[in-house]
Amino acid sequence: MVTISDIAKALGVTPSTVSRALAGSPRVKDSTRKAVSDMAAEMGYERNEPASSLRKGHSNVVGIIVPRINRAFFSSAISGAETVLNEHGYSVIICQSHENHEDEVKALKTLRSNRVAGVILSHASSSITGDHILENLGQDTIIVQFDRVFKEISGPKIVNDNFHGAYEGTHHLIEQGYKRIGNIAGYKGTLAYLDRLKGYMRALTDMGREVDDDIIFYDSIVEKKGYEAAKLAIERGCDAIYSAGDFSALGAVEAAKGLGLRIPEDFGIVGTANEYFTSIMTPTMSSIAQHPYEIGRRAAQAFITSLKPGAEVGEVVVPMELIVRESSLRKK
Amino acid sequence: MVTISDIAKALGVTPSTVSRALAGSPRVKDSTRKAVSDMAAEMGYERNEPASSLRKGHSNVVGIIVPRINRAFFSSAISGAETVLNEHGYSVIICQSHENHEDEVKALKTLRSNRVAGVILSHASSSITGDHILENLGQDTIIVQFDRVFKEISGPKIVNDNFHGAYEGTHHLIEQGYKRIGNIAGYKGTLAYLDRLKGYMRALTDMGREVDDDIIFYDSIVEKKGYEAAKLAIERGCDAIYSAGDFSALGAVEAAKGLGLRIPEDFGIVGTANEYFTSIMTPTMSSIAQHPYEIGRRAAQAFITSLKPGAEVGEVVVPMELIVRESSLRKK
DNA sequence: AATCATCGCGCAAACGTTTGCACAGGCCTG
DNA sequence: CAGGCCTGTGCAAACGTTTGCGCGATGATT
Repeated sequence: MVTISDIAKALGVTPSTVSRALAGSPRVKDSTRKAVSDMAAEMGYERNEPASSLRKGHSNVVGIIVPRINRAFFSSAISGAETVLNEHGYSVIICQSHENHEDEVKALKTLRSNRVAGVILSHASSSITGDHILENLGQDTIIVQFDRVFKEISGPKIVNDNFHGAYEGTHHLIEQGYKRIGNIAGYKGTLAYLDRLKGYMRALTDMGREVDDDIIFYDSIVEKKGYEAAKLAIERGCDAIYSAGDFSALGAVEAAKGLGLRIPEDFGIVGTANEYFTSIMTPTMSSIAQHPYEIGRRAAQAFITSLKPGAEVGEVVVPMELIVRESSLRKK
Repeated sequence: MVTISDIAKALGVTPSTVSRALAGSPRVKDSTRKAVSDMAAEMGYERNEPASSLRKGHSNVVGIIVPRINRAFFSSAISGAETVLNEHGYSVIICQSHENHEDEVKALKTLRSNRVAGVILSHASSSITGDHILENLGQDTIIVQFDRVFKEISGPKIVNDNFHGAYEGTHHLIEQGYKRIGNIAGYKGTLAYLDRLKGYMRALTDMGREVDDDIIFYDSIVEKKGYEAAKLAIERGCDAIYSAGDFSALGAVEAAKGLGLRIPEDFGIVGTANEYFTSIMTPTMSSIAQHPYEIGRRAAQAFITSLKPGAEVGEVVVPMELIVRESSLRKK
């Protein structure tokens, strides 16, 4: 392995100069900088990152913590973040919390151990507060939150525009002439789901409808719960559902079909997330698309700009987009 | 940040002893080991990984390189690998090659820079040989390949049983009474696809059918190409298709539907990968399931066992599993 | 011409951990 | 009882990079 000392010897300068040259310091002559980088290339030099990290007190690595990596939303977000970070010379360490608070704490400790320059995370559903995040990271570690965020932790937050997304989805159902629109909702403790709930409610009241708590089903964003919720909703007179998730919306489709209702004629459905399957199933399902890759990109960019002292990134809201498909399109 | 020296001072011993105690060396008294670990816990010590890596010459990090992280197969594999590696005290650095040879080389360089203990990878489709892998990694770096492997690189290889998977899928179509079975195939250069092709061929010849190159469509594992391939296949008299990918199989479904054929009565289809959507679409699609999470686990385990000098892991073949659904089930 | 800022580079320490070697004391063996 | 072995710990160097400080030389300013 070739080191900066080797380069220094080959050029008759000191390691200090080589280090500065490679770092692009203005305090080294252009000609030597050129000589150094040429020689480095020739000798096939690669920086010893651990040594650099040790000396600098932090590494060129950014940690990303997500509940699960094998979910389309998170893997796409990571993909986007990784692409941007690589462009800036950073690598990424991935950790999964498995929606588990203890695992999340472990991940934070690991990342601190590795002296990461920053952490990009979307917290586990079982993490109620963000205290552990601050406790287990150095105070100079940049923290970027995305999707699931704790307001009380300062720093960049990249989120979906859940409110307007849900608003549009619900509004669309009303426009299509559906009379009584239920809601399959998520965890009450998660901000993202709360915002979707608010968007749903506001769309109703804006259009002169009443909000009826009997047809709002919390904690129901898995297929099976969506199925059950939809059956109840139909019993209670609903002719449409806005679901805060696509899987639960799929359950709702099955419930409606099972009860002999025609979609979209008798029953309308709009989901959320625009999972791949929504465009393939029969009928194809309307859904509110999020843009995970873009969210990942934004999160990484927020990290990069946070690097410069002074530059503050606040909350970035990424628009969602209603994609109308067969399941809710009654009037063509 | 508390260091081993801090612990040493607090206990009246030297850093050497603390280091050895924490490493579980047998050369330190049980009582001191206990005292050290208690004190470490009390003071909230976390090892400085960069320092450790610098001294040891390698880190507790394993690099994983995949074409794209936001594909179900790879993200699940990573998930499985990450889980196992974490249990053994390793972190993972993720790199994407974007199917691009140059990016793959960059990733290898990055990982070497970080002095990773090992690399788990599935190479980019544009990497024809594995030379760059050996060139850009230290010779003591453990290399574990999965899914897409270069035979010429020694070390563990974790692969799907592509041959038998494809064999079963094709065999099943024959059993269901389909007369002329086409094949939507992948890159000729990729071993995995080649094995699927061989499985398809062998199933035909084993059952006394002839292999007809006119109904084998290479490089067609995306939806659109699958669609086109299927149209041609139908023109050429096929009443069934085995596809080496699910997306291309989906294209085939659309092609058949578009030509007014009933599935599975007039036309049978079996895909590969068991993507989530196959169980949702109409008709549901038969597919040959792979087990990416398990493959990831095996890859990580292979890395762990390779750590012990002498222990050699060869090729691990993970079974695939035919999942029969509506698209190929003519005889009930 | 004297003073001073600037430029370009070298010196040397420091980051925290690991590990080969040395060594003191206790035990065992012959 | 002498010699040797084992146990448990300390000493000190090393890993490769970065960076504050210092210093000579060059050019600009008074």
